[in-house]
Amino acid sequence: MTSQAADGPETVAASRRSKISREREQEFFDAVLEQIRECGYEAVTMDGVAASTRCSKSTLYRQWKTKPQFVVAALRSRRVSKFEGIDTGSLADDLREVARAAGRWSTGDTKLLQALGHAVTQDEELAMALREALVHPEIASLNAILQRGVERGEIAADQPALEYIPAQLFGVIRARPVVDGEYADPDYLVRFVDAVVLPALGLTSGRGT
Amino acid sequence: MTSQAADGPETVAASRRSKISREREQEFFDAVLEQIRECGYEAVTMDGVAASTRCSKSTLYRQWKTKPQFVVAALRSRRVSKFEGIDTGSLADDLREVARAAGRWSTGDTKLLQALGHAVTQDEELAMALREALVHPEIASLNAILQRGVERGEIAADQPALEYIPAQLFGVIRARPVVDGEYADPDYLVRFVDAVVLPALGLTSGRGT
DNA sequence: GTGTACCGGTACTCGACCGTATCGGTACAC
DNA sequence: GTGTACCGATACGGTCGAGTACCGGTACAC
Repeated sequence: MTSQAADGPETVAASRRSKISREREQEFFDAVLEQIRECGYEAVTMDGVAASTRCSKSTLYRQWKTKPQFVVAALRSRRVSKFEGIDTGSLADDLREVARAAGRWSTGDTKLLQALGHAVTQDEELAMALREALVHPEIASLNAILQRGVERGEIAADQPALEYIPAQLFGVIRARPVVDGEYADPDYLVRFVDAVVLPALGLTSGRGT
Repeated sequence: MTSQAADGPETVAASRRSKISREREQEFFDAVLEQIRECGYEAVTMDGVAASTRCSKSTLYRQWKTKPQFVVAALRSRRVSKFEGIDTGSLADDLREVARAAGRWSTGDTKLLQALGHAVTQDEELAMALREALVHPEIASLNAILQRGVERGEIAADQPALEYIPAQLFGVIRARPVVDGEYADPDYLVRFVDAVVLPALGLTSGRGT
Protein backbone atom coordinates (compact mmCIF):
# COMPACT_ATOMS: atom_id res chain seq x y z
CA MET A 1 0.00 0.00 0.00
CA THR A 2 1.03 3.58 -0.66
CA SER A 3 4.16 2.52 -2.44
CA GLN A 4 5.93 5.83 -2.53
CA ALA A 5 6.91 6.50 -6.13
CA ALA A 6 10.26 4.86 -5.75
CA ASP A 7 12.56 6.88 -7.93
CA GLY A 8 15.34 9.21 -6.93
CA PRO A 9 15.87 10.44 -3.43
CA GLU A 10 12.40 11.99 -3.24
CA THR A 11 11.98 11.20 0.42
CA VAL A 12 10.66 13.54 3.04
CA ALA A 13 14.02 15.14 3.44
CA ALA A 14 14.63 15.88 -0.18
CA SER A 15 12.27 18.59 -1.28
CA ARG A 16 15.47 20.51 -1.86
CA ARG A 17 18.31 18.70 -3.51
CA SER A 18 20.05 17.49 -0.46
CA LYS A 19 23.25 15.54 -0.57
CA ILE A 20 21.81 13.16 1.97
CA SER A 21 21.31 9.79 0.33
CA ARG A 22 18.35 7.70 1.26
CA GLU A 23 20.56 5.26 3.12
CA ARG A 24 22.07 8.12 5.04
CA GLU A 25 18.62 9.42 5.91
CA GLN A 26 17.64 6.01 7.15
CA GLU A 27 20.71 6.01 9.36
CA PHE A 28 19.42 9.18 11.00
CA PHE A 29 16.02 7.63 11.46
CA ASP A 30 17.40 4.42 12.88
CA ALA A 31 19.58 6.39 15.23
CA VAL A 32 16.78 8.53 16.61
CA LEU A 33 14.43 5.58 17.03
CA GLU A 34 17.16 3.70 18.82
CA GLN A 35 17.76 6.64 21.11
CA ILE A 36 14.05 6.82 21.83
CA ARG A 37 13.99 3.15 22.76
CA GLU A 38 16.99 3.56 24.99
CA CYS A 39 16.33 6.84 26.70
CA GLY A 40 12.75 7.83 26.01
CA TYR A 41 11.35 10.56 23.83
CA GLU A 42 12.04 13.47 26.15
CA ALA A 43 15.61 12.43 26.72
CA VAL A 44 16.45 12.18 23.03
CA THR A 45 18.72 14.99 21.96
CA MET A 46 19.52 16.25 18.54
CA ASP A 47 23.12 16.47 19.65
CA GLY A 48 22.99 12.82 20.54
CA VAL A 49 21.63 11.76 17.18
CA ALA A 50 24.13 13.95 15.41
CA ALA A 51 26.98 12.47 17.41
CA SER A 52 25.91 8.87 16.96
CA THR A 53 25.57 9.30 13.20
CA ARG A 54 28.65 11.48 12.93
CA CYS A 55 26.76 14.26 11.23
CA SER A 56 26.27 17.85 12.22
CA LYS A 57 23.32 19.07 14.17
CA SER A 58 22.98 21.73 11.49
CA THR A 59 22.45 19.02 8.94
CA LEU A 60 19.52 17.64 10.89
CA TYR A 61 17.99 21.07 11.33
CA ARG A 62 18.44 21.78 7.63
CA GLN A 63 16.26 18.82 6.77
CA TRP A 64 13.72 18.93 9.58
CA LYS A 65 12.56 22.05 11.33
CA THR A 66 12.16 20.72 14.84
CA LYS A 67 12.79 17.66 16.93
CA PRO A 68 9.14 16.49 16.90
CA GLN A 69 9.01 16.77 13.11
CA PHE A 70 12.21 14.80 12.88
CA VAL A 71 10.83 12.05 15.05
CA VAL A 72 7.59 11.98 13.10
CA ALA A 73 9.55 11.60 9.88
CA ALA A 74 11.52 8.77 11.41
CA LEU A 75 8.36 6.99 12.43
CA ARG A 76 6.79 7.41 9.02
CA SER A 77 9.77 5.66 7.48
CA ARG A 78 8.67 2.46 9.22
CA ARG A 79 5.18 1.75 7.98
CA VAL A 80 5.61 -1.97 7.44
CA SER A 81 3.64 -4.68 9.13
CA LYS A 82 5.56 -7.53 10.69
CA PHE A 83 2.56 -9.78 10.16
CA GLU A 84 2.46 -9.36 6.41
CA GLY A 85 2.78 -12.59 4.51
CA ILE A 86 1.47 -14.86 7.23
CA ASP A 87 -0.94 -17.32 5.63
CA THR A 88 -0.73 -20.92 6.72
CA GLY A 89 -4.21 -21.85 5.64
CA SER A 90 -5.42 -22.30 9.20
CA LEU A 91 -6.60 -19.50 11.42
CA ALA A 92 -5.21 -21.07 14.57
CA ASP A 93 -1.79 -21.51 13.00
CA ASP A 94 -1.91 -18.01 11.55
CA LEU A 95 -2.55 -16.62 15.00
CA ARG A 96 0.26 -18.67 16.49
CA GLU A 97 2.50 -17.35 13.76
CA VAL A 98 1.38 -13.82 14.56
CA ALA A 99 2.24 -14.45 18.19
CA ARG A 100 5.71 -15.60 17.26
CA ALA A 101 6.27 -12.62 14.98
CA ALA A 102 4.94 -10.26 17.62
CA GLY A 103 7.19 -11.79 20.21
CA ARG A 104 10.27 -11.26 18.10
CA TRP A 105 9.12 -7.76 17.23
CA SER A 106 8.10 -7.01 20.72
CA THR A 107 11.33 -6.14 22.48
CA GLY A 108 12.15 -3.67 19.74
CA ASP A 109 8.96 -1.86 18.96
CA THR A 110 7.26 -2.36 22.28
CA LYS A 111 10.03 -0.25 23.67
CA LEU A 112 9.17 2.37 21.10
CA LEU A 113 5.51 2.26 22.03
CA GLN A 114 6.44 2.42 25.67
CA ALA A 115 8.89 5.23 25.22
CA LEU A 116 6.48 7.30 23.16
CA GLY A 117 3.51 6.31 25.30
CA HIS A 118 3.19 9.58 27.02
CA ALA A 119 4.68 11.99 24.53
CA VAL A 120 1.86 10.84 22.31
CA THR A 121 -0.73 12.32 24.63
CA GLN A 122 0.88 15.72 24.27
CA ASP A 123 1.51 15.86 20.54
CA GLU A 124 -1.34 14.85 18.28
CA GLU A 125 0.81 14.64 15.19
CA LEU A 126 3.20 12.35 16.97
CA ALA A 127 0.28 10.20 18.06
CA MET A 128 -0.95 9.86 14.49
CA ALA A 129 2.50 9.04 13.21
CA LEU A 130 2.95 6.39 15.88
CA ARG A 131 -0.35 4.74 15.15
CA GLU A 132 0.29 4.82 11.42
CA ALA A 133 3.76 3.43 11.83
CA LEU A 134 3.39 0.75 14.47
CA VAL A 135 -0.28 0.00 15.01
CA HIS A 136 -2.40 0.36 11.92
CA PRO A 137 -0.29 -1.83 9.64
CA GLU A 138 -0.32 -4.63 12.19
CA ILE A 139 -4.04 -4.32 12.76
CA ALA A 140 -4.71 -4.31 9.03
CA SER A 141 -2.79 -7.50 8.37
CA LEU A 142 -4.24 -9.07 11.47
CA ASN A 143 -7.73 -8.27 10.26
CA ALA A 144 -6.88 -9.76 6.89
CA ILE A 145 -5.87 -12.97 8.63
CA LEU A 146 -9.12 -13.04 10.58
CA GLN A 147 -11.09 -12.25 7.45
CA ARG A 148 -9.59 -15.25 5.71
CA GLY A 149 -10.57 -17.36 8.67
CA VAL A 150 -14.13 -16.18 8.33
CA GLU A 151 -14.14 -16.86 4.60
CA ARG A 152 -12.86 -20.37 5.16
CA GLY A 153 -15.74 -20.86 7.58
CA GLU A 154 -13.51 -21.47 10.58
CA ILE A 155 -15.35 -18.88 12.62
CA ALA A 156 -18.55 -16.88 12.29
CA ALA A 157 -18.28 -13.32 11.06
CA ASP A 158 -20.23 -12.13 14.07
CA GLN A 159 -18.05 -13.92 16.61
CA PRO A 160 -18.13 -11.35 19.42
CA ALA A 161 -14.51 -11.96 20.37
CA LEU A 162 -13.33 -11.08 16.87
CA GLU A 163 -13.15 -7.34 17.23
CA TYR A 164 -11.09 -7.57 20.41
CA ILE A 165 -8.30 -9.69 18.99
CA PRO A 166 -6.01 -6.80 18.02
CA ALA A 167 -6.47 -5.03 21.33
CA GLN A 168 -5.93 -8.33 23.10
CA LEU A 169 -2.62 -9.02 21.43
CA PHE A 170 -1.32 -5.49 21.74
CA GLY A 171 -2.57 -5.62 25.26
CA VAL A 172 -0.65 -8.56 26.61
CA ILE A 173 2.45 -7.35 24.86
CA ARG A 174 2.19 -4.08 26.72
CA ALA A 175 0.95 -5.60 29.96
CA ARG A 176 3.51 -8.33 30.48
CA PRO A 177 6.37 -6.02 31.37
CA VAL A 178 4.23 -4.34 34.00
CA VAL A 179 2.63 -7.48 35.38
CA ASP A 180 5.51 -9.92 35.26
CA GLY A 181 8.45 -7.59 34.88
CA GLU A 182 9.67 -9.09 31.62
CA TYR A 183 8.96 -8.66 27.95
CA ALA A 184 6.50 -10.85 26.10
CA ASP A 185 8.61 -13.33 24.19
CA PRO A 186 7.33 -15.53 21.34
CA ASP A 187 6.90 -18.48 23.65
CA TYR A 188 4.71 -16.58 26.07
CA LEU A 189 2.58 -15.16 23.30
CA VAL A 190 2.02 -18.53 21.64
CA ARG A 191 0.94 -19.98 24.95
CA PHE A 192 -1.36 -17.02 25.40
CA VAL A 193 -2.94 -17.60 22.00
CA ASP A 194 -3.49 -21.26 22.81
CA ALA A 195 -4.82 -20.63 26.29
CA VAL A 196 -6.98 -17.58 25.69
CA VAL A 197 -7.39 -16.30 22.16
CA LEU A 198 -8.33 -19.55 20.48
CA PRO A 199 -10.69 -20.70 23.24
CA ALA A 200 -12.36 -17.29 23.22
CA LEU A 201 -12.95 -17.72 19.52
CA GLY A 202 -14.33 -21.17 20.11
CA LEU A 203 -11.50 -22.70 18.14
CA THR A 204 -10.31 -25.36 20.53
CA SER A 205 -11.74 -28.77 21.24
CA GLY A 206 -13.17 -27.42 24.44
CA ARG A 207 -10.85 -26.99 27.36
CA GLY A 208 -8.91 -30.11 26.75
CA THR A 209 -5.83 -29.58 28.84
CA MET B 1 -4.80 22.69 63.80
CA THR B 2 -4.63 18.95 63.74
CA SER B 3 -2.29 18.51 66.63
CA GLN B 4 -1.03 15.09 65.74
CA ALA B 5 -2.35 12.03 67.46
CA ALA B 6 -0.28 10.26 70.05
CA ASP B 7 1.34 7.92 67.55
CA GLY B 8 2.52 10.90 65.56
CA PRO B 9 3.03 11.19 61.82
CA GLU B 10 4.81 7.95 61.10
CA THR B 11 4.87 8.42 57.39
CA VAL B 12 7.88 8.36 55.15
CA ALA B 13 8.41 12.05 55.55
CA ALA B 14 8.57 12.09 59.29
CA SER B 15 11.65 10.28 60.43
CA ARG B 16 12.52 13.66 61.87
CA ARG B 17 9.78 15.56 63.60
CA SER B 18 8.41 17.50 60.71
CA LYS B 19 5.60 19.99 61.00
CA ILE B 20 4.03 18.52 57.90
CA SER B 21 0.79 16.83 58.86
CA ARG B 22 -0.21 13.66 57.18
CA GLU B 23 -2.99 15.39 55.28
CA ARG B 24 -0.53 17.98 54.08
CA GLU B 25 1.84 15.27 52.94
CA GLN B 26 -0.95 13.62 51.02
CA GLU B 27 -1.63 16.94 49.31
CA PHE B 28 1.94 16.93 48.05
CA PHE B 29 1.56 13.38 46.83
CA ASP B 30 -1.74 14.06 45.11
CA ALA B 31 -0.27 17.11 43.46
CA VAL B 32 2.75 15.36 42.05
CA LEU B 33 0.74 12.39 40.82
CA GLU B 34 -1.67 14.76 39.15
CA GLN B 35 1.19 16.58 37.49
CA ILE B 36 2.59 13.29 36.28
CA ARG B 37 -0.73 12.36 34.74
CA GLU B 38 -1.00 15.72 33.05
CA CYS B 39 2.50 16.35 31.85
CA GLY B 40 4.46 13.13 32.19
CA TYR B 41 7.20 12.18 34.57
CA GLU B 42 9.99 14.08 32.91
CA ALA B 43 7.97 17.26 32.71
CA VAL B 44 7.05 17.28 36.37
CA THR B 45 8.87 20.01 38.22
CA MET B 46 9.41 20.44 41.90
CA ASP B 47 8.65 24.12 41.40
CA GLY B 48 5.34 23.14 39.90
CA VAL B 49 4.39 20.91 42.79
CA ALA B 50 5.50 23.54 45.27
CA ALA B 51 3.47 26.20 43.52
CA SER B 52 0.33 24.10 43.21
CA THR B 53 0.43 23.18 46.89
CA ARG B 54 1.58 26.63 47.98
CA CYS B 55 4.57 25.27 49.79
CA SER B 56 8.21 25.99 49.34
CA LYS B 57 10.51 23.95 47.19
CA SER B 58 12.81 23.87 50.19
CA THR B 59 10.12 22.10 52.15
CA LEU B 60 9.91 19.35 49.57
CA TYR B 61 13.67 18.93 49.47
CA ARG B 62 13.80 18.84 53.25
CA GLN B 63 11.55 15.79 53.28
CA TRP B 64 12.74 13.98 50.17
CA LYS B 65 16.25 14.12 48.81
CA THR B 66 15.50 14.04 45.11
CA LYS B 67 12.64 14.18 42.67
CA PRO B 68 12.65 10.42 41.97
CA GLN B 69 12.52 9.66 45.68
CA PHE B 70 9.65 12.07 46.08
CA VAL B 71 7.71 10.41 43.29
CA VAL B 72 8.41 6.97 44.71
CA ALA B 73 7.08 8.11 48.08
CA ALA B 74 3.97 9.47 46.40
CA LEU B 75 3.38 6.19 44.65
CA ARG B 76 3.85 4.20 47.81
CA SER B 77 1.12 6.23 49.45
CA ARG B 78 -1.38 4.66 47.06
CA ARG B 79 -1.17 0.96 47.65
CA VAL B 80 -4.87 0.28 47.62
CA SER B 81 -6.65 -2.03 45.25
CA LYS B 82 -9.72 -0.73 43.49
CA PHE B 83 -11.00 -4.29 43.25
CA GLU B 84 -11.04 -4.91 46.97
CA GLY B 85 -14.44 -5.83 48.32
CA ILE B 86 -15.83 -7.24 45.10
CA ASP B 87 -17.63 -10.48 45.94
CA THR B 88 -20.98 -11.10 44.27
CA GLY B 89 -20.91 -14.85 44.73
CA SER B 90 -20.52 -15.50 41.01
CA LEU B 91 -17.21 -15.44 39.19
CA ALA B 92 -18.73 -14.01 36.02
CA ASP B 93 -20.38 -11.19 37.91
CA ASP B 94 -17.24 -10.58 39.91
CA LEU B 95 -15.27 -10.20 36.71
CA ARG B 96 -17.86 -7.85 35.25
CA GLU B 97 -17.64 -5.83 38.45
CA VAL B 98 -13.88 -5.77 38.14
CA ALA B 99 -14.27 -4.51 34.59
CA ARG B 100 -16.53 -1.72 35.75
CA ALA B 101 -14.18 -0.75 38.54
CA ALA B 102 -11.22 -0.88 36.21
CA GLY B 103 -13.02 1.27 33.70
CA ARG B 104 -13.72 3.96 36.25
CA TRP B 105 -10.22 3.68 37.56
CA SER B 106 -8.74 3.57 34.12
CA THR B 107 -8.69 7.18 33.00
CA GLY B 108 -6.96 8.17 36.20
CA ASP B 109 -4.39 5.52 36.86
CA THR B 110 -3.92 4.37 33.32
CA LYS B 111 -2.61 7.83 32.68
CA LEU B 112 -0.19 7.28 35.53
CA LEU B 113 0.93 3.98 34.13
CA GLN B 114 1.27 5.53 30.71
CA ALA B 115 3.10 8.58 31.97
CA LEU B 116 5.54 6.51 33.99
CA GLY B 117 5.77 3.81 31.36
CA HIS B 118 9.19 4.71 30.21
CA ALA B 119 10.69 6.37 33.23
CA VAL B 120 10.19 2.98 34.81
CA THR B 121 12.66 1.36 32.45
CA GLN B 122 15.36 3.76 33.62
CA ASP B 123 14.83 3.71 37.35
CA GLU B 124 14.46 0.33 38.97
CA GLU B 125 13.22 1.72 42.25
CA LEU B 126 10.55 3.67 40.44
CA ALA B 127 9.54 0.52 38.61
CA MET B 128 9.15 -1.37 41.85
CA ALA B 129 7.17 1.41 43.45
CA LEU B 130 4.87 1.58 40.45
CA ARG B 131 4.23 -2.12 40.45
CA GLU B 132 3.65 -2.18 44.18
CA ALA B 133 1.33 0.79 44.03
CA LEU B 134 -0.77 0.16 40.97
CA VAL B 135 -0.29 -3.39 39.82
CA HIS B 136 0.31 -5.85 42.61
CA PRO B 137 -2.68 -4.85 44.75
CA GLU B 138 -5.01 -5.22 41.80
CA ILE B 139 -3.52 -8.54 40.82
CA ALA B 140 -3.77 -9.80 44.36
CA SER B 141 -7.44 -9.01 44.73
CA LEU B 142 -8.09 -10.28 41.24
CA ASN B 143 -6.44 -13.56 42.12
CA ALA B 144 -8.53 -13.74 45.27
CA ILE B 145 -11.64 -13.40 43.12
CA LEU B 146 -10.47 -16.14 40.80
CA GLN B 147 -9.53 -18.32 43.74
CA ARG B 148 -13.05 -18.04 45.12
CA GLY B 149 -14.39 -19.06 41.72
CA VAL B 150 -12.21 -22.14 41.83
CA GLU B 151 -13.33 -22.98 45.34
CA ARG B 152 -16.96 -22.66 44.35
CA GLY B 153 -16.23 -25.09 41.55
CA GLU B 154 -17.09 -22.64 38.79
CA ILE B 155 -13.81 -23.31 37.02
CA ALA B 156 -11.02 -25.82 37.29
CA ALA B 157 -7.90 -24.77 39.13
CA ASP B 158 -5.78 -25.78 36.15
CA GLN B 159 -7.80 -23.77 33.63
CA PRO B 160 -5.01 -22.65 31.31
CA ALA B 161 -6.56 -19.23 30.74
CA LEU B 162 -6.53 -18.46 34.44
CA GLU B 163 -3.02 -17.20 34.76
CA TYR B 164 -3.45 -14.77 31.90
CA ILE B 165 -6.49 -12.97 33.27
CA PRO B 166 -4.58 -10.17 35.00
CA ALA B 167 -2.36 -9.53 32.00
CA GLN B 168 -5.41 -9.63 29.79
CA LEU B 169 -7.29 -6.97 31.72
CA PHE B 170 -4.31 -4.72 32.19
CA GLY B 171 -3.59 -5.32 28.56
CA VAL B 172 -6.79 -4.09 26.99
CA ILE B 173 -6.82 -1.13 29.31
CA ARG B 174 -3.42 -0.14 28.03
CA ALA B 175 -4.04 -1.17 24.44
CA ARG B 176 -7.34 0.55 23.79
CA PRO B 177 -5.91 4.07 23.67
CA VAL B 178 -3.35 2.99 21.13
CA VAL B 179 -5.63 0.83 19.03
CA ASP B 180 -8.83 2.84 19.09
CA GLY B 181 -7.58 6.20 20.24
CA GLU B 182 -9.78 6.35 23.33
CA TYR B 183 -9.62 5.15 26.90
CA ALA B 184 -11.19 1.90 28.00
CA ASP B 185 -14.43 2.88 29.72
CA PRO B 186 -16.45 0.53 31.95
CA ASP B 187 -18.84 -0.31 29.14
CA TYR B 188 -16.05 -1.40 26.82
CA LEU B 189 -14.41 -3.50 29.50
CA VAL B 190 -17.61 -5.27 30.48
CA ARG B 191 -18.24 -6.12 26.83
CA PHE B 192 -14.68 -7.37 26.64
CA VAL B 193 -15.18 -9.60 29.63
CA ASP B 194 -18.36 -11.03 28.15
CA ALA B 195 -16.93 -11.50 24.69
CA VAL B 196 -13.47 -12.76 25.51
CA VAL B 197 -12.58 -13.41 29.13
CA LEU B 198 -15.57 -15.51 30.09
CA PRO B 199 -15.59 -17.57 26.88
CA ALA B 200 -11.88 -18.20 27.29
CA LEU B 201 -12.61 -19.54 30.75
CA GLY B 202 -15.42 -21.68 29.37
CA LEU B 203 -17.94 -19.71 31.38
CA THR B 204 -20.38 -18.52 28.74
CA SER B 205 -24.02 -19.35 28.65
CA GLY B 206 -24.80 -17.50 25.44
CA ARG B 207 -22.63 -19.12 22.84
CA GLY B 208 -21.94 -22.79 23.14
CA THR B 209 -18.46 -23.99 22.28
C1' DG C 1 10.57 35.23 77.40
C1' DT C 2 14.01 32.86 75.24
C1' DG C 3 15.72 29.18 72.23
C1' DT C 4 15.14 26.00 68.66
C1' DA C 5 13.85 24.13 64.57
C1' DC C 6 11.02 24.05 60.91
C1' DC C 7 8.13 26.68 57.45
C1' DG C 8 7.59 29.60 53.11
C1' DG C 9 9.87 32.67 49.77
C1' DT C 10 13.37 34.02 46.88
C1' DA C 11 17.56 34.16 44.76
C1' DC C 12 21.25 31.59 43.18
C1' DT C 13 24.50 28.02 40.78
C1' DC C 14 25.03 24.68 37.51
C1' DG C 15 24.13 21.91 33.81
C1' DA C 16 21.40 20.37 29.77
C1' DC C 17 19.30 21.02 25.54
C1' DC C 18 16.91 23.48 21.61
C1' DG C 19 17.62 26.03 17.82
C1' DT C 20 20.75 29.53 15.30
C1' DA C 21 24.88 31.41 13.41
C1' DT C 22 29.33 31.19 11.60
C1' DC C 23 33.18 29.14 9.28
C1' DG C 24 36.26 26.23 6.46
C1' DG C 25 36.00 22.38 3.37
C1' DT C 26 34.33 20.06 -0.70
C1' DA C 27 31.48 17.90 -4.45
C1' DC C 28 29.57 19.27 -8.63
C1' DA C 29 28.11 22.34 -12.66
C1' DC C 30 29.69 24.76 -16.51
C1' DG D 1 38.97 27.51 -12.53
C1' DT D 2 35.22 29.70 -10.71
C1' DG D 3 30.73 29.70 -8.45
C1' DT D 4 27.30 27.57 -5.75
C1' DA D 5 25.29 25.16 -2.32
C1' DC D 6 25.47 21.82 0.91
C1' DC D 7 28.31 19.31 4.43
C1' DG D 8 30.54 18.90 9.29
C1' DA D 9 32.23 21.28 13.27
C1' DT D 10 31.90 24.45 16.77
C1' DA D 11 30.37 28.11 19.34
C1' DC D 12 26.69 30.83 21.01
C1' DG D 13 22.15 32.62 23.08
C1' DG D 14 18.25 31.56 25.51
C1' DT D 15 15.43 28.83 28.35
C1' DC D 16 14.35 25.74 31.89
C1' DG D 17 14.74 22.77 35.78
C1' DA D 18 17.35 20.33 39.74
C1' DG D 19 19.13 21.20 43.89
C1' DT D 20 21.27 24.71 47.38
C1' DA D 21 21.63 28.75 50.28
C1' DC D 22 19.90 32.22 52.85
C1' DC D 23 16.31 34.95 54.88
C1' DG D 24 12.54 36.50 58.09
C1' DG D 25 8.58 34.57 60.41
C1' DT D 26 6.45 31.54 63.69
C1' DA D 27 4.82 27.50 66.39
C1' DC D 28 6.19 25.01 70.26
C1' DA D 29 9.16 23.62 74.47
C1' DC D 30 10.53 24.81 78.90
